[in-house]
Amino acid sequence: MPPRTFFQRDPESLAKALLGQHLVRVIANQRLVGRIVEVEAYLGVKDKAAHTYAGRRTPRNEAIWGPAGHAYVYFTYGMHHCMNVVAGDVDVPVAVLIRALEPVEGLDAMHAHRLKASRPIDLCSGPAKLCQAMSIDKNLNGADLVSGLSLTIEQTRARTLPARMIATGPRIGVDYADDWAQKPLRFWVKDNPHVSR
DNA sequence: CCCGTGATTTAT
DNA sequence: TAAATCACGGGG
Repeated sequence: MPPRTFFQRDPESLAKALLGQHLVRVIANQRLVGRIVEVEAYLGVKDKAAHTYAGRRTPRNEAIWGPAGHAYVYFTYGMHHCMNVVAGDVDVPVAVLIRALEPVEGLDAMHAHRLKASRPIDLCSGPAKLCQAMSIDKNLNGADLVSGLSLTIEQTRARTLPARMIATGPRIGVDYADDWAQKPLRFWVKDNPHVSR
């Protein structure tokens, strides 16, 4: 498990560092594990696509303003949850959205959580899909990924992915954000079939 | 392409 | 209080 200092950096750097690491969810002594293959960086008060744009601080997004290495889980569209990893320093509201995982452990349980998905490739290939597969909801909003037990990050043996294996492009679903919509703040593992869309 | 779905935010 | 919005997913 990485120390808190791993998370305490700018969100673009953390986004790339999270690729290849494992997101681990423990439920009733069972491990659900996914390799992080797609992420997006959200750059805080200046970022028109971010929930904290222009210094917005509300009950929902409070976790982003806190210390790095915690989860920010929010509910949207009346039915979906999405999970972020908080980056940066306290009072600097930056974070990384987890957009896709490659299932590694606990595939049966993930399937049970996602009845609509038939193939492994449909289990975690989207930010709300992976939350459903790993049973991540608002109960885990604010959870500490460094010291916690039920939701953590584990560093894989490879540690950091070489830059040549990382692809970059615009973030998804932020068309409302004008000039910020096109900035290359989405990162994924090149040629990995488990990324979204 | 379109629409479900309701918490959360923002405007009156 | 009321209206608008939405870092999505599934089905044509």
